[in-house]
Amino acid sequence: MQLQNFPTTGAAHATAPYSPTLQPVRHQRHVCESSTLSDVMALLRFDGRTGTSAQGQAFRHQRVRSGQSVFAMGQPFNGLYVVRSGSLKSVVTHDDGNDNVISFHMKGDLLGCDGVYKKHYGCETVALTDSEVIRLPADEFFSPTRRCDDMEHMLYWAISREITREQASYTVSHAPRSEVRVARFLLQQSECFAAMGCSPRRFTLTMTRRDIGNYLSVTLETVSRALSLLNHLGIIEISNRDVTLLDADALRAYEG
Amino acid sequence: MQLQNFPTTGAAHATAPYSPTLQPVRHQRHVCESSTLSDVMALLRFDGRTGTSAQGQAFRHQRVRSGQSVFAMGQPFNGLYVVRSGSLKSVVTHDDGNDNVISFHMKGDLLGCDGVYKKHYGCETVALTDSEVIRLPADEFFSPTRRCDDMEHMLYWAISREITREQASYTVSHAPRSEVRVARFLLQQSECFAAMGCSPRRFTLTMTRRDIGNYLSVTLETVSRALSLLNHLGIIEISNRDVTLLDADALRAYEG
DNA sequence: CGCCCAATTGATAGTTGTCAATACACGTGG
DNA sequence: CCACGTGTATTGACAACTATCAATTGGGCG
Repeated sequence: MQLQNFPTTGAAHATAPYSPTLQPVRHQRHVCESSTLSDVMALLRFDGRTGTSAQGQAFRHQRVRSGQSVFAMGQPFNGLYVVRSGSLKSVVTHDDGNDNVISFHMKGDLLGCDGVYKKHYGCETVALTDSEVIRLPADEFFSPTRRCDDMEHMLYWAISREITREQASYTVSHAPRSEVRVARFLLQQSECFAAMGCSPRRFTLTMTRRDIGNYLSVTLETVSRALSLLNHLGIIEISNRDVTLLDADALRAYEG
Repeated sequence: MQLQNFPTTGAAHATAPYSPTLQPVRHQRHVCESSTLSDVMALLRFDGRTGTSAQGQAFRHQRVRSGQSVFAMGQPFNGLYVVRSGSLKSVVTHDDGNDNVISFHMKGDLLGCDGVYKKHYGCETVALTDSEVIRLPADEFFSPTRRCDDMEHMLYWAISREITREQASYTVSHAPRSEVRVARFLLQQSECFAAMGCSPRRFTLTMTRRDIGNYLSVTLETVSRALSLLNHLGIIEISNRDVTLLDADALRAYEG
């Protein structure tokens, strides 16, 4: 459906701020910085020893504007991506037109893990805010001639981490009551911000109520009501997308 | 909660009355057969070329009786497991005592993928029927001295496949209506059986209504009602755990 | 400033969960 | 071999929750 790089049909970002239809990319400035393998390891929070091979290699950064996608569903697999900054969501679209938000991503997350298997991306990952990602080219770690280096261990580890995350998400989106789902979602977000070095107590949601609802498998109205309720209970304070967790323990203990 | 190795404590099997024999597990004695890397590749349906290294290696088979677990949640990671026969479920247990069935497994599936990340298994995998698994020891593919062989590519690929599966499961368990979830669950099971070379039209469910409901995030009564409805509609025929898909297309098209 | 979409809130209908009773299947023990 | 017990599965009635429809407010961006 659309591409992630380069020059474009100029039309750009105007039409639908929150739509599933993705926009072409606005012309990006060619100031692409780059990272070394060590940088990437640090970003992923991988604590393995620094490798000897592929050490001098530079991975270019790539900007993705809000609403743009890093890769589209079904697109040929061309590598994994590490989030350097910003916020994104992964969406699976079905034959019938419905779609599911399966995860949200932040700094340090690995994108495109499902592409390794079928050589095509199984979902579309869209930026919720202007973001920066680092591509780890597929041929770097799938070339038959490539050396056996630390990048490989790192990717094993990171892919496994993504599985762990999906399992954690399962808990969130399968809570019996909608308010509990929303409560756990907020805690999940809080932890993500904490892992990024931001405040786990005060943060700004990057996604719409609709996205949250889609992710939690409830309607956007239900999300709104749940947030209002938690607000009235004094457990959180919420204004639009700005959240303050007034009582994180109460939020954790909340079971309806 | 349970052990993964036999010589069993004799009792073991007693608690699981329903053991629809998926496949004829003839009484195996304590001879543990073993598989080569090529065998494992074939089991996983990995179509890569056969490697040169680690080729002579033998992976021992391991029996798991119905109700026993292959590994427990939180247990130190000691390798990945490939299902050779039988049927299993993976369960995450929470602090509050609640648990979630996050997936069902059959022949050719890879177990324990979430253990790579934290060096501990993130879930417990329990046999629903007497099963056989093959352990791929952790040190085989994480040893710093190990050669870069095909096993590595295979595991990448297989772990990625598990992620794809989890995403597919998302679709199933997040359908808006319960009957649609059940319908999709049956189709999912059908495909699993087909992939195993069994009939996709007639098969026997290996799990309880409670397990299905837990997996789909609905109550067991709702599962039962949904199955009864599909039965009355003439789309399926179900008696206890024996299912016949009378009209698979109608099942696919079913949206309530 | 004005438009478009996001978000909140209310009223109502529909689906699902809960509680309960019964029938059924399987393994055990007489 | 059959009766029995335990846990599974089905079905009903009712309460509770959530989706839907609708109207309004508020925020962001051109």
